[in-house]
Amino acid sequence: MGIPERKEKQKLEVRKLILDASMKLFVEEGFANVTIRRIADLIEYSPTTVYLYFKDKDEIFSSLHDIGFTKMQEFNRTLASIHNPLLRLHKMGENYLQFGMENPEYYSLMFIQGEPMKKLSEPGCEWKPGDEAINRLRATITECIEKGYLASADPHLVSLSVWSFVHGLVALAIRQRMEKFIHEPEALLPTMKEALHWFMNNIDITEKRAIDHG
Amino acid sequence: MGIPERKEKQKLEVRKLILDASMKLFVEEGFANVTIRRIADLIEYSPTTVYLYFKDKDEIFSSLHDIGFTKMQEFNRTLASIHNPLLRLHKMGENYLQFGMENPEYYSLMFIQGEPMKKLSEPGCEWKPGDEAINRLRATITECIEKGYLASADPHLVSLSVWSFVHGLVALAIRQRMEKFIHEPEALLPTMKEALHWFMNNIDITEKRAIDHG
DNA sequence: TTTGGATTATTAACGTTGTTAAGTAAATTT
DNA sequence: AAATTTACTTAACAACGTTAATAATCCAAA
Repeated sequence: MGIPERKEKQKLEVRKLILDASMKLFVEEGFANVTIRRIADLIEYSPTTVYLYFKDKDEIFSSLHDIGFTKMQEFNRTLASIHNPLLRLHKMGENYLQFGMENPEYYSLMFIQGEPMKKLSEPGCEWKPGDEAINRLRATITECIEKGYLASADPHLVSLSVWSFVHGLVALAIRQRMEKFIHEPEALLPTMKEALHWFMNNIDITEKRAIDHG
Repeated sequence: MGIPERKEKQKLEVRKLILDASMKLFVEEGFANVTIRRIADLIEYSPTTVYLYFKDKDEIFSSLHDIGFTKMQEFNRTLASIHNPLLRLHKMGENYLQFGMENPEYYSLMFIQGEPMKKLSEPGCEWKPGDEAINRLRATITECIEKGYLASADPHLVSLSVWSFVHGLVALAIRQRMEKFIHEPEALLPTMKEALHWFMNNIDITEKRAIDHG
């Protein structure tokens, strides 16, 4: 029976149509302009049709949220090739900053947005890609500590700290809270990378680490 | 002519009434439930009356935003008495974390919320309290560097870094992105303070700084 | 090939929201 | 006391998320 499969596929195709339209609106016109009716306009369906493929608006945003994580994962696929764990950690940070600045809407959905993303705070919420990212970070930091690049400390706590640092930079930047510090928009990312550089040099306990890897 | 003055005063009183109601809704029921009509209900006026005192909803949020900054300033009034600049910096950080965790709605408005706060991105936007906070941070850091507590570096960059670090912690915490790291809600703030402690110990360049000031 | 049940899509509507226009009641000035 | 300004309300508009009822389409069996 190949017919139910084709129907399944078609269903997925319309789903994708909806997600693509949402994404487009989301990236080009911002969160507030992602509206069921505007999505429907874009895909040339009636507004209510959207509800045949998604339970509600929240489910659409959840899907975009997940897509964001896989985008970020792709962005990081070159990372495994860096053998020095401290350099790898640094590059992870730089990638994080860059991904955030290049995909502010996705970043918002993934790490900032609260109100309409109630699914996140549910207990059974696993979203593997995020877990994996956290695990990679912790593994790298554990390796840094073991090999004497970082001072002995709870890897858990250090992971949280490193993540908070880069998140703080991106979150302040894309929510326009840095304009007092950095006036020209094109100076944002470079300055953030400098801050990360400063951070890395401070937590690094190996002497004479003046190698400029950036 | 004392009459126009009294009328002015009354005008301000209704303004305050509106702000208080907004604040109440905002803190007790969250951003999404601050609605012109619910504000009007609380103060027992018609919805449209609100528009006689505020241009639009944005202007109400802007006012709450400003109030948030003065609240934070009050929260920090004991800070000047700490003479050691590094200890002062540490305490500034702890206060920041605590303020954010105790006033998540205000914190959102002040440092996270984007969409409905367009006033912020305007060019002429000064909002003195925020500027002053930044200046105090930079002054403290400059003092830390001058007195040899922190490695020589651009105070501007270090300020940005320190702020980003604590902001990252608070922003992740109040937007429920830390649940993977910290499972019990009551462990949140203590762990964040530990992270800050770790951070301070890493950027501090004075030897043997094992004094536990927290 | 036609009928009938399931699938897919639409129209109409409800209860919200922010906001504006028009109208009314009260206070102040002339 | 009449005219005018001020303070407020009622009614309404457009857009929102969402649901119920309805129409159109498709596929399998008679």
